[in-house]
Amino acid sequence: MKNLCKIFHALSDETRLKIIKLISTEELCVCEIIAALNMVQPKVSFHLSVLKEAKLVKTIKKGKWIFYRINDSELFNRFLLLSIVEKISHEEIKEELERLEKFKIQKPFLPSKKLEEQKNERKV
Amino acid sequence: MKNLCKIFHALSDETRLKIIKLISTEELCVCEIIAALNMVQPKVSFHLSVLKEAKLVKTIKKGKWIFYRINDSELFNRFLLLSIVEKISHEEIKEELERLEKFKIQKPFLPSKKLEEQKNERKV
DNA sequence: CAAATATATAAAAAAATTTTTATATTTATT
DNA sequence: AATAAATATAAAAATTTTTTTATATATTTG
Repeated sequence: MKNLCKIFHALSDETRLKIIKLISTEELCVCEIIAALNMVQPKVSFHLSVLKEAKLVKTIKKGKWIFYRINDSELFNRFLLLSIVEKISHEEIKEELERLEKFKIQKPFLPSKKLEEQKNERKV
Repeated sequence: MKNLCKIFHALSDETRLKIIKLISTEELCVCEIIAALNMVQPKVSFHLSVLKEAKLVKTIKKGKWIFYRINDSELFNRFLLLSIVEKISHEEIKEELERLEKFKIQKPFLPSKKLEEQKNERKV
């Protein structure tokens, strides 16, 4: 029951639901999430840690970046995450997506690499 | 999104999950839930109100009693509630069920009526 | 290798939720 | 009609969660 509460608690916050929606189509690193949400870094890190504690997301380290992606290894969580993504309209994260795109253009990723290489890498 | 948060928040608490499990097989009135949980009345009323606000339960008034039952009129909530009931083991609410049975025996319901009538009425 | 970048974490402050205590309302019983 | 029972609600106190501010760590870049 404790575990179930933890999952629901992780999902009971708008910022965290937005993060889930944002990473539902592509993994994002913390600095991208920060840019999308337009929040201070420790605040975003806190919310990410809540999601991770609940095992709703997982991380992949690439150099100095840490990428967050949906963890749908458990059937129940998978259903929850899918439902959430379906229930949150594009409209509700419109501003976040705009800021994200702006950030991606202004600050192309893994700067040492060519843009095409980056794109491939991030599709994993 | 607000509404979704509200639902998840309502589900992010052990007492409230226990209430859901308790009323999953039969509607119960507040005094029965109080007895089962062994908590003070305003505390139970508070948790019930959180569940009701989230539209996860509904109430039916019968005389001076108010019965709480699962509200599964919405497909998503229905799924959530079913999952919860399935995920919480009988063991986890063993004590609550024992206290509930004790209460039912010690304090037979709708005291003005015969026991058989009561049983029928409560099966609705 | 020093400086910069990305992220995490700890501590303090702020905000929100839950619990307790007290009181009110409605219905039923004597 | 007065009392008792069932429930709700309001206010205060306690607790938990979130946010902020400051600092630490790891990695990379110049």
